[in-house]
Parts: sequence; structure tokens; C-alpha cells
Amino acid sequence: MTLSEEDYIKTIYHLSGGQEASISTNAIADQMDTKPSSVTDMIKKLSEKNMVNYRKYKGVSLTEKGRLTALSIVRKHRLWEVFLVDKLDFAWDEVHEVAEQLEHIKSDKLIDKLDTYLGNPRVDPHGDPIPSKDGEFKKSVKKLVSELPVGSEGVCVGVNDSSVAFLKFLDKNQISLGDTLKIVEREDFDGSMSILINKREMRISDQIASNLYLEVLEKN
Amino acid sequence: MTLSEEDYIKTIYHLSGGQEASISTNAIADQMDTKPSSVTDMIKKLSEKNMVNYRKYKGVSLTEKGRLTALSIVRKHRLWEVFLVDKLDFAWDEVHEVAEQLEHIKSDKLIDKLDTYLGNPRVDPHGDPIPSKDGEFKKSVKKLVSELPVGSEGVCVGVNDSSVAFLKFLDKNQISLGDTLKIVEREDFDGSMSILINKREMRISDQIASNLYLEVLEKN
DNA sequence: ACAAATATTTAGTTTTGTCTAAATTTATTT
DNA sequence: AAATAAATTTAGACAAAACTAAATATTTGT
Repeated sequence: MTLSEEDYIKTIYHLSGGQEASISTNAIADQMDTKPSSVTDMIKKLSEKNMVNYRKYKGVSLTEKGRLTALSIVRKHRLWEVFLVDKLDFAWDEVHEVAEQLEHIKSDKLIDKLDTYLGNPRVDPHGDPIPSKDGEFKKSVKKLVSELPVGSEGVCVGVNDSSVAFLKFLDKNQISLGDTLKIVEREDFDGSMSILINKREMRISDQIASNLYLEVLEKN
Repeated sequence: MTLSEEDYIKTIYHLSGGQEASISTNAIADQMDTKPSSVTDMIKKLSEKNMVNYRKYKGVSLTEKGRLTALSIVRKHRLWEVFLVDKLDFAWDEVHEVAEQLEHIKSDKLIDKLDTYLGNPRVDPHGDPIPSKDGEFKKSVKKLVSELPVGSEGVCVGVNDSSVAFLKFLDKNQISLGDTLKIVEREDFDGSMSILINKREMRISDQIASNLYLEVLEKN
């Protein structure tokens, strides 16, 4: 797999949104900032290699082989993102570019060891799930903290209420997007709950909980 | 700088051995496992970019710009090697291939943070010096432990006596190539010394010390 | 110093991945 | 169901980085 081939496979995967969708030449060209004719050329090559199903004028979809290839790239990308944030102290929103490069490094041993070193994380700093070595992975959904049951664990990914007051509250309590949050216990009376945020325990009101979005893995 | 250009610059740097030497087309071709005609082509391009001094039929040398570029690649290569050995638990002799890929990742911020994370190491797992951000670096030399003064610190890189008995001794005492060794104190009477090996203190005889090679930074 | 050997460069191709412009197919409108 | 619009493919070109084969320079041996 060349670097360029990997980029196409990954783009087709993302445009498919997990589904077995047929993706148009133009959609790929737009996404990759290239020309439709270039896409056609590359699609033919990927089709030769049995990475995509292709019927002229009808668009492409990934084969099983293509899907597994895409997942292995996604796995590498997200593991590197965890490394950059957890170990090198990058902010969660400045890792994408570098991870785009690192995801192309070829060494199974490296990825295995990196995975172990990071503690076999299930999600990246954006809350997106990390596929396992053999291409399995859970989907993730974005929910308000208030909607989740006790025991749920996820990554803070957004706010409902972006008023100055609420953002100040988050800041004062050292809650940032990208942080890991776990619901420890909920008080039925007022809906307040105690949570673990980056391993630190604290208590938040229902108002707070219904304004903070968490990305959590689906049960299955 | 393309990947290929970086590889040529690095090769010319290594063939120059730190000197301002003129390197032949054939030497580069041999080293890079490519054809002399390809080398000529690339040299012309690098010459256009002021990375090398080139006179037809006379060979090439790096310009100051080229030298700094080479040093930045070497710096990245060696920092990644430290990462692979210290953090991911690779053996010192299996890191080269992966580091060859990682050295081409483009992000100054990444290298700065990696350097900090690793504790600003001065040498890689082979005992070779890591250039600083601005291209300064000390040379290293290979010496027998017995020849070095108290206080010296370096990396174990080889043995003089490769008898089974000696290798067994090293193994039993958990001394491996790639380990960091510091001379703490020497007994004048018998030449025995106490050393720190991977931060563990132990005592070795003169026989041992005169059979173990250390790569140490030169004083200057 | 000159012929032979060796090293280097030039000229012309190849492959990969891209592009433009033209041709063709599919979709949309009326 | 044509006509028009939009999407897609084809054909031909180009740049980067490699190659082969031929031409040219340099070095070496006598």
C-alpha cells in the first residue's frame, strides 16, 4: 500500500460512515481536494487490488479487505492521537495533522507496543473508538451527561450551553474537552451526581450535567 | 524537502563522516542501493536548492544549509530510537528500520515535546550523540571501560573478548549492549571499579572493564 | 604519455500520481 | 421523451524519481 492509496481507502471509509454505502467520485475528489479524474484513476488501481468494488459511473464501496485496511489505518491514527495527548501533552484539537503523518508508519510491532504502552485505550481524545487489531470496534454516540446511566464512561466533547458563566465554571473546575469522565453515583432527589474527571472525584449539579456532552461507546 | 531528498542528504552526511569531504556519485549509489545516474539527477536538484556544492565529475559536499538539514534528520532519528527503546521496550538493535520512517515526520512541535518527554537525552541507544535543535553536537568515541576516568558515562556498545564465559558473565549480571553505564569509583590497587549500570550499582574487576566497550561523548 | 579501466553524466524511458480538456454517461427538467 | 445539466470517464500531458544504454571524463598502469 502506498501512502496515496492509504489516503484514498481512509477517505472512502470515512465517507461511507460505517455503512456499505456507494461513494461517488466527486465526493471523494471534494474530500481529498483533488480532481474527479484523478479519483477515477486511483479507484481503478484499488479495484485491481480488490480493495474496492467498482462499477463504472456507479461509485465505489470498500471490499472486506478494504474495510480491514481502513480500520488498521484508523487504529493507528487514533492510537497516535492518544500518545500525543496523553504522553506528549498536546491539546486534543492540535493532534490531527501530526497523526495524519504517523498513521502511515509501517510496523505491526510498533503499533502493538504502542497500544500496550498507552494501556490499550478504547477511545481517542475526541471520544472516537479505536478499532482492535483484528478490526473489531464499537460505535460511539454523543450524549448529555444527564442522559447516561451510572457507571458510564466517556470523553467530554462539547457543550450545549456555551454561555460565559458555564464555560467559566468548566474552566474553574479544570474540565476541558478531551477529558475522560465517569459517572460514579447519581442522587435521585435532585439529579446531581458525583463523577470522576481525569481520575479526580467531584460533584456536579443536574444543570451542569445537562449541558455537557460525552462521547461514549455503545453497549452492543 | 521530499522524503527522497532527505534520504540523499542524510546519506551524504553519513558518508562525509562529519568532515567537509567530497563524496563520489558511486559511493552514494552504493550506499543507497540505487544507480549512479539516479544520483546525478538528484544531486543536480539538491544543488539547485543550495543543499550541496556540486562540480561535475568532482563529487559533492554539503553546504551549511545541507549540513543543518542533515543534523535535524539525525536528531529526529536518534530521538525516536530512544523513544522506541526506553518507552516501548524495543531492543537496541531492532529500532533502526522504524526510526528510518519516523525521522521523516514533519512537526517541530512534535520533536520538541518528544525531546522533553524523553528527558533531553544526549545519546541514542547505540551511544551515538543526538544533535541539539540548533545543530550542535558532541562527537562520540568508543573506548574500553578500563581506559576511562572516574565519572565517565556512556553506552555499552561492544565486547573485546567474546568468549562464552564473558558473555555468560554479562548475561548473569544483566548487562546488555545498549545499557547506560557510569563509572562511580576506581580502586587503584587492583583496577576494579564500582559502576552504575542502568541505575543499579555493582562492582566489576579490571578484567571485565578491559573487555567492555563504551561509547562516550568527547569532552571538547 | 597513452591506452585501458573506471567513474560520471547525458539522453531517452518508465512508473506513480496528478492534471486539463474532451467525450461519454447518467440525472433532471420541462 | 427530448433537451439540458451534472457527473464521470477517457485521452493525452506532466513532474518526480527511478532506470538502461550510450557517451564522455577522469584515473590508473605501464
